[in-house]
Amino acid sequence: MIAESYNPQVIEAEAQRHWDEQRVFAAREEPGREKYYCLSMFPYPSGRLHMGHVRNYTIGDVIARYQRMLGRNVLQPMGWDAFGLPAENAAMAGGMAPAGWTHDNIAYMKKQLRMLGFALDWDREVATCQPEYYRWNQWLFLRMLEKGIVYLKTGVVNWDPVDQTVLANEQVIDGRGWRTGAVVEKREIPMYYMAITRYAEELLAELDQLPGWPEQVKLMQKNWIGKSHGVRIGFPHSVGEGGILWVFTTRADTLLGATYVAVAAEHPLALYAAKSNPDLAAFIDECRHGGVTEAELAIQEKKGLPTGLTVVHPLTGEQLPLWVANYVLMGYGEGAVMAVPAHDERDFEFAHKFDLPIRPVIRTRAGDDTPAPWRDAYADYGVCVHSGKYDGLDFTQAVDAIAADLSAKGLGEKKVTWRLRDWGISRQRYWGTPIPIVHCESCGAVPVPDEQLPVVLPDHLVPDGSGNPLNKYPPFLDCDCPACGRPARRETDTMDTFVDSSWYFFRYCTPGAGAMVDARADYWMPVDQYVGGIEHAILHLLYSRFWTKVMRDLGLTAVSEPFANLLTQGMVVAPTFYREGADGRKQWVNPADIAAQTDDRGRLTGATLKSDGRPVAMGGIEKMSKSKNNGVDPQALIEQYGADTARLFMMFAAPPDQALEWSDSGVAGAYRFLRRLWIYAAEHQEILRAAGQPDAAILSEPLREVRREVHEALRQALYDFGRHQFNTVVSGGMKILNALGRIEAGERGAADAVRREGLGILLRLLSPIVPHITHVLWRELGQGDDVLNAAWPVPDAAALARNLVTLVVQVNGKLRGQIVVPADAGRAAIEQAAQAEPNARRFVEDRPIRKIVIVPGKLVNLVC
RNA sequence: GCUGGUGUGGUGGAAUGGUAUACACACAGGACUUAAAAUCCUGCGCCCCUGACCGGGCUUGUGGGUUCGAGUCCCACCACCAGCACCA
Repeated sequence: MIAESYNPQVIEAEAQRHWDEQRVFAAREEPGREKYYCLSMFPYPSGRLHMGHVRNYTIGDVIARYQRMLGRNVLQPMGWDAFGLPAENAAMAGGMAPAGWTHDNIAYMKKQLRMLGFALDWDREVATCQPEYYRWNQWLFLRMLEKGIVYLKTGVVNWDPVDQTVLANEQVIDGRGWRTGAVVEKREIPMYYMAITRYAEELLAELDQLPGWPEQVKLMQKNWIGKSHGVRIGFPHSVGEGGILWVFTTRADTLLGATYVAVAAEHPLALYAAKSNPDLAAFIDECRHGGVTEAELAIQEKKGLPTGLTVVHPLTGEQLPLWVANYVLMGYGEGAVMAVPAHDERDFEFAHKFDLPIRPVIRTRAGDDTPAPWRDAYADYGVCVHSGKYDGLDFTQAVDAIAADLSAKGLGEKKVTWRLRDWGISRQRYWGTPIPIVHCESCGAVPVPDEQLPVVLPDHLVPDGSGNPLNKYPPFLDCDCPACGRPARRETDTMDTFVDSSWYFFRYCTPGAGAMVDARADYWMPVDQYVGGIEHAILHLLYSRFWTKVMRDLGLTAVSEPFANLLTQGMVVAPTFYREGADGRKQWVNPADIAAQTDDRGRLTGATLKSDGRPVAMGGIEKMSKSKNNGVDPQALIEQYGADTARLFMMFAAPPDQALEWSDSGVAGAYRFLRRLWIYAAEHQEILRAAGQPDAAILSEPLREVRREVHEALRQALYDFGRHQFNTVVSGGMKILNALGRIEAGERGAADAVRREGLGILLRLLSPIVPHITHVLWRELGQGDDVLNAAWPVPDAAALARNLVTLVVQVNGKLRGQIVVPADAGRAAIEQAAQAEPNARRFVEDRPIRKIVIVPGKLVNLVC
């Protein structure tokens, strides 16, 4: 019996109880049966789900349920990316240990995930802060150390001189520490690195083996890896005992246009020159202040100072001045560049600022002169000019000739370089995986033996903002050297949390395994569909690909690439509203507390605060965030409308890969549709239970048309499901209900058969998106036992067939009329009918028709 | 700054090179109601013509190009968004 009114709280609890009791989503390995591993990026347990989570997991769930209905053996797991900085920040703010805070958050968010009805196998849950998980981080770290893939080297970090602590980039605001306001300094400390660059060639090449990844993401990874072919060029100098300053360039063809050479502030030659030059020493010191991010370095004002030293041009023998410039990065190439102001924008700017010579040597679109201001065309490839024996050569010829001449002198060779840098994984933080190393005065850095793993993190410490609390905790710190047995000190750095997320998808396959992975992973891996935010397009995905290749080379897996298909979902955005306080600061107001004002055509004219009715200013539409107070809490949404409405709105409001704009009225619209569906089913329940199959031969013309619309919407929706465009699947479902609603209310017999068939199609089509309401209606209408096990609907060719088709008539591509012809009309008949169409004739006038284009079933274009 | 993306009615969006604006939301008018809410029905890109039809012109950020035909493909430009290696 279907209740008269739609009550989501009741039916959702009922459906969820059924799924839990029957354990329908517990996945089992079934060799020989086609598997489907559907994975969403696991959440950081920040406290409550946000709309981005709801969107991410709904997309994943719709795909998982769709694949299940197609007959695949589906695995959809969930877990927690449980280490990280926010837990330490919460600890400092509230005095609660990160572990307790994290576990409370997990418990609450897990409850929320259950309320949303996701088809998850909770038996495989993983939390990365559990020793039984992170011990394998440590274990693989040690294997990598043995193979030389992990190594120790110094790296640059943000140093807060007041708190005496290392800061994350996020904790540096405008070059200052977030808590102290002190100007941050760059500091070099020893860190462990993973040699991802050893895999650079493979990481680049295998992008071509990933047809299921968005082109955009592959392109971003390709550019990030940044393979470039160039020439390493030596500039001899007489500093100290003399030597060669090496630079790397991709534009060796412009070598004759080099007018100075610049090195990074940390370059040995800069440091040498600074010894006898106080101004230069001061400049180098100045370069140490501020943050370390690439964006920050790239937008800073170009500054530089001459060293007073010169280097020798390797081909002409000319003396070139040597400068120190803040736009040269020590970490890329050789930490030094040859400057060709005529053909490089940054060199051009620098040369103009410091009055250095500019010497054009390439004939480009802009000619072979380079007057200010800069034009992008100056950087074009072209033929060499003003370059002596190289004049007239094109780019490739010039590079070959110059590289050969340099090589003969021992001052250069062709070289491949990468933008990709090795992955520094040491973090000077508490809440992460301990790095399994012991420092011994006599033995040095000693790896912890496997039998002593895991190195367990004490989980009751509370950080205070001044460095890592592990450094003040002797029970962790003090240990015996595994090599000599004498007292030693444990490493207190922990691992980057990207390590945790680089292989969690393997662990889901093998819950409880006594090794890192076991044979069960061979059945499930690779992940068939990975779903997550576009913000992870580079780092997380690249690290996971690298880690998988390392596991492969250690014989732990046969797969090379972890994710066969990737869907990067867009952000959830909402309008922002604010009032300016007396101090000029913006007070952001939550959209839930706002009433919109519109004119009589529905255009937005302003907004007021509900509580006082007075106007507020409108900011832009931005990603939901705490700082702009424009987040909408999913919990309130679920409680007011139910999970199905939340899921339906999320799927309907935008395609998965685009930004989704929050809309209260859109949510209300989604709810209205579900209520309409429920009421339709309730009102027709006896009829629908009793009706038979429609007989195409005896349907009236209007009923035939309704049935045609139903099957046409189904045909389109199946195509859209396949390409993961769920917003149009939903719209297809709405079209089906609209079509059924057009059948005359009192009409019985054949009409009931059309109703039953249409609703049966609609329930199955929407069941991956709104699983609760479809579960209950499917069962109550006697369509079958469990909609999860129902056969996926297929359109009926007979229902789609028409006798007559309407064709559009165009004249020279412009729409001028319509004709109706039999579906099987031949070319001649269509041409004749089109030319007879009165309005089309009017536009053809008496010109001769040169060509007639016919697109079957669509249009006729008369070209004259 | 570098790299990647996006731009279509009042709004979210649809359109597999072939009728641009499907499906919704908002808005307006009507029905029901003592009234309101809810619900149902109708209309709804902009401009011109018309008493009303019939009809015409324009329109997918801007400017060019390819094509019988371009929102879709190509080139240039503008605006906005994301990532930039210690947020996750």
